[in-house]
Amino acid sequence: MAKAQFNREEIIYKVTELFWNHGYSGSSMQQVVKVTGLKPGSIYYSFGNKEALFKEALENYAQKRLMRIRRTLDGASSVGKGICHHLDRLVNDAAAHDFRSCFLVKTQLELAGEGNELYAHAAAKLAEMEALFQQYLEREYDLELSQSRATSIMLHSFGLRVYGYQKNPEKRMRLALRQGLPWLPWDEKVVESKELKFRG
Amino acid sequence: MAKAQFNREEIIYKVTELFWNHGYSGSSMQQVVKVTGLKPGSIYYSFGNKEALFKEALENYAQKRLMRIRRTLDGASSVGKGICHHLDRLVNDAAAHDFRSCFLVKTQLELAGEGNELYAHAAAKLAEMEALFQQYLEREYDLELSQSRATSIMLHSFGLRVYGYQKNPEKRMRLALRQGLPWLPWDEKVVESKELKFRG
DNA sequence: TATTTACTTGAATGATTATTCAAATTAAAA
DNA sequence: TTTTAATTTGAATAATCATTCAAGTAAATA
Repeated sequence: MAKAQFNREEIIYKVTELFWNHGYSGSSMQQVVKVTGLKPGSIYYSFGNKEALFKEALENYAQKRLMRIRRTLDGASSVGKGICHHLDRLVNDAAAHDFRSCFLVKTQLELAGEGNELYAHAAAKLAEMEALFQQYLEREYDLELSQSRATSIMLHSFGLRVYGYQKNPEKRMRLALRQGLPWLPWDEKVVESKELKFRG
Repeated sequence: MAKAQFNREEIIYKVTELFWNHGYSGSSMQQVVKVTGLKPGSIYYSFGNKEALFKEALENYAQKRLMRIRRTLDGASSVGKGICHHLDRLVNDAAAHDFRSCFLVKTQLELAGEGNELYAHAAAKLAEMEALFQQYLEREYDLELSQSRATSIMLHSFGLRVYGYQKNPEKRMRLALRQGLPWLPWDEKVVESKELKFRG
């Protein structure tokens, strides 16, 4: 018996890029063939069909995201600092020229209307994210406050994942985050440090 | 010469429903034929092609949204009250069982990666919305504060347009809005009034 | 009423879609 | 080395895609 000629992780990475960029309906299996270099038969033999392939990519993405958040919050000197660091990364994503929102968010919006089960999957992963934030916040605040603040973080995160498509959104996003999440330990003076970038 | 047998507004309404629910790639011209009752030839004669048809639907939607916000803000006893009313409507949308986010937001996320000009159009309309909020806020606050608060409102609005896909999001959304936008004149006690619904 | 132009019709076009499968190839197991 | 099973190949399938167009119909104008 032969074993798989390809590296599954590598294939899933390429497929994730495709689906994340172009969405489920916007990506064709012929594009999958192109970006992976695999033949149609191999793809179907190893991954089942388009939906199953998408699901594996989405699951892989979600797991990596959740792990990264956990790592960030664990590595920070306080929960608040960790959350700031996380949100800062979202702002940097959104400020990049090749911004493409979040794979989970995009999937939810695209597939919720189709009754596609992939939507519920994406929604569940995002709910896990909120639960994670709440869990960490409960180390410093009571249950009620942790809950509303976790939701507030999600609202802001989702906001950034959409607002990033605006023109030059970075400065405005940073100011609005400080407006809406004033209880977080931001460091001072966003505006100046931003303008420095253009001088030096 | 004959004149159009159909009501253009009515057709655009039906087409908007289709595109809003299933997206650009997720909707086919055959579905357009089905929901409108028009024949392919008529559609192409009157609207050009799929992209032009989508654009007209999107433009119509955006205009109605902007008008509604203006009306709400003009009709309110204060800018703050008007914004609360607007956000309340977004929460109600998000709490409905047939929630489908916002047509502009969905279009942006779907088409930004394709280099499709429809994306820029959607983004521009959302920028107009932010400018509108800022303009009204400037009646009560200075420029800087109006700017950051307008962005904060957009961040929360976008957040609601995504968070609505979560399970039973209403109560959490209302609490998080009060968390993140504490400067707005909310009326007290969301929690109780929500629970009342389930008893009566 | 006759003519002209605006619009409708719907079958047809060729491209693209997801998926299949018999045959060939590979490498582990015997 | 031979056998066996896992994997690859790539052309083929049938469905669906956006779009076209010659022919037909309707109504405004002359």
